[in-house]
Amino acid sequence: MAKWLVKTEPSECGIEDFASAPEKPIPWDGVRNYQARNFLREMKEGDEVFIYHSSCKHIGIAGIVEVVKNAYADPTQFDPTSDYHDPKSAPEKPRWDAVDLKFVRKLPRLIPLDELRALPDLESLPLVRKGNRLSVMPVSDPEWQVILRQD
DNA sequence: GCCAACGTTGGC
DNA sequence: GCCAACGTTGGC
Repeated sequence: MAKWLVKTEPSECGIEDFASAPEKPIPWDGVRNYQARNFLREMKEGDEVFIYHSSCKHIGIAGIVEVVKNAYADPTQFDPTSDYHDPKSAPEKPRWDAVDLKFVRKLPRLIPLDELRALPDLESLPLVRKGNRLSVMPVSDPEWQVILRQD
């Protein structure tokens, strides 16, 4: 079972949005970066995903969700009223995908970015690298364990 | 609000 | 195919 991490602004959709309706899957849509999209396509039902809060007061890993629906064409790309509308994407050949994610648990405390940066075993994780903008990334099993050890 | 780092676009 | 210009991300 692969493991992942996704970035999100908690004001848009954070761990509290999952926790407030724990049985309700939330579509992870609006990803408009090819590398991130390719990772979405590799996600499989049952995979676990860290939720990372960015661009906010308390930056860091806040909780865990799981994949409950494999990648499918992101409907927002065809919706002219959506912020994520992509007029260049053709319905017969969708450019962007989404997955559905569901609540697993909140971490007992948020693990802040500076703590993650201090862990030598995470040096290769794109998240902690300066200037990295990838919003969906794989987390290896050893990295996952190192992170959980901090919670 | 600032600004460095990055991905994408488009002219050539 | 190169690369400058541009818009966006995201920590501070």
